[in-house]
Amino acid sequence: MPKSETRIQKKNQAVILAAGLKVFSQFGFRGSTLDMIAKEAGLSKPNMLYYFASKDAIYRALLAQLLADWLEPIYTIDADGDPVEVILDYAKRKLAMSRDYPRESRLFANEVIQGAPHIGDVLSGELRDVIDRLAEVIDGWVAAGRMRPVDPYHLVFTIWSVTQHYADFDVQVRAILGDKDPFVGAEQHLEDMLRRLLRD
Amino acid sequence: MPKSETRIQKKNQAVILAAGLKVFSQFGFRGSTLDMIAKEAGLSKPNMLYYFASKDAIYRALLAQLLADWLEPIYTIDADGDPVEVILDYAKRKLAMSRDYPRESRLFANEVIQGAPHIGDVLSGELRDVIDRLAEVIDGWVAAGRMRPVDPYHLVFTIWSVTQHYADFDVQVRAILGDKDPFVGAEQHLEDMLRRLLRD
DNA sequence: GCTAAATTTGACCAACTGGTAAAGACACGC
DNA sequence: GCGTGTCTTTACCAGTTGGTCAAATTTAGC
Repeated sequence: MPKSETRIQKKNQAVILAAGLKVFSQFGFRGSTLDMIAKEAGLSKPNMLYYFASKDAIYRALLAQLLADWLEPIYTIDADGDPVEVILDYAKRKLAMSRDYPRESRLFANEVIQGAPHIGDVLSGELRDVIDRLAEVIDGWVAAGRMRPVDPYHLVFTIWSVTQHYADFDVQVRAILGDKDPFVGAEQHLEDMLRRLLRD
Repeated sequence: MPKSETRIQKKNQAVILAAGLKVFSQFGFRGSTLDMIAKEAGLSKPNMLYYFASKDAIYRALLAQLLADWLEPIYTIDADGDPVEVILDYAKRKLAMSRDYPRESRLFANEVIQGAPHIGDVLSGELRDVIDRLAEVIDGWVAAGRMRPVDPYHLVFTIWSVTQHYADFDVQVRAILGDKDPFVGAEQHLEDMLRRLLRD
C-alpha cells in the first residue's frame, strides 16, 4: 500500500522523470549517465537515487508510462465507425503525439532500434495482441466492402513510421524544410495519402 | 598522396569498420565503447587505435561511407523517365537497402535521433540541396500533368520513413509479424500506396 | 638473411561510471 | 519546541572509459 506519497516525493519524482526523459531520449540508455540526469534535474546524484533505486529504475518508469500512452488510442479504436475516418483519426492523433511529445517518441525509437532489450516482451505480447485484434477489425471492414483491401499490418507500420518520422528525425526534417512548420504539410499529405489508399 | 596502403592496413581497416558498424548501430555513438568494438574486431584496443586515431574517427569514417551510399540513388534519379515508375523505383531501392543493410540504416537513425551532432552540416547542406533539386523535378512533373499534385518534400519523407522503419524498428516489426518475411508484404503495400497516391 | 619500416602488445593513466555509507539538515505533528 | 521520520549532502569506492607510450614482434624489400 504505497499510499504515503509526500508532496516532495511527488515533485522530485516528476522532476527526475522529466530530466530522464530529456537525457535518455537523446542518448539512449547506454549513452546516458546518472550525472547528466541529476544535473538536468537539479539534484545531487545520491539524492536522485533516494527516489529511484537505479538508472534502470528511472528508465523503466519512463517506458511504462510511455507504453500506456502509446497503446491507449489503439484500444479505443471504434469498430463501428466509418473505417476511413477512424483510421484517419488514429493517424492524426499519432501525428499530434509526434508534434507534442517528440521526446517520448525518440525515447521509444532509441529503445527499439537498440533491440528493445527492456520491452521486447511487451512488443511480442500486449502490442502484438492489440494489433492482431485491430487487424481483424480492418479485415472485417474490407470483407464488408467498407474500404479498399489493404494489408492491415503494413498499414499500421506505415502510419507509425510516417508519424514518428517527424519526431525522431526532427533535425533532418527541419534541415530540409527550413523554417516551415513540418506538421501542417505533414498532416495534409498523410490525410491525402491515406484517403487515396483506403477509399473507393 | 596516401597511396601506400598495405594489405594488412586494408584488411584491418575493413575489419574495424565492420565491427564499428555493428556496435555503433546498436548502441549509438555515446553508448558504444572502444573495448566493444575492439573485441568485435578481434584486435587489441591499442592496435585498433593504430589504424584509427580515435573513436570519433571510426564513427566518422562509417558515416561518410554511409552518406555516399545513401545519396547516390537520389542523384541518379532520371528526370526524363515516367514519374510514377521513377519514384517507385527509388522507393523500392530504398526498401532493398533496409533489407540488405539494416545496420547502416540504424547507424544513421541513431545519429539523427540524437540530434545529428556529426552530420548536421551535411543534412542542411548537401542533403537539402539534392532534395531541393528533386523537389523541383517533381514539381515540374506535376505542372506538366504527368502525375498527381503532391508535396514533394513530404513524399520523400514518407518514402524514407516507411522504408527505414523496416530496418530501424526491425524487432518491433518481427514481434508483430512473427515468422512472416516483412519485406514481401512491405514492398507490395508500398507500391500499392504510392501508385494510388501518384497516379491520377 | 638483414634491415628498416610496419605492426602488435602490455602496462599504464586520468577522468568518468553507477552506486554506497553515514552523517547531517529539514519538516511536521504533537 | 521537540522528537521522529523524511530528505539531502559529503566523502567515497571499484570498475570502466578513451587514449598513451615504449618496447617487442612481424613483415617486406633487397
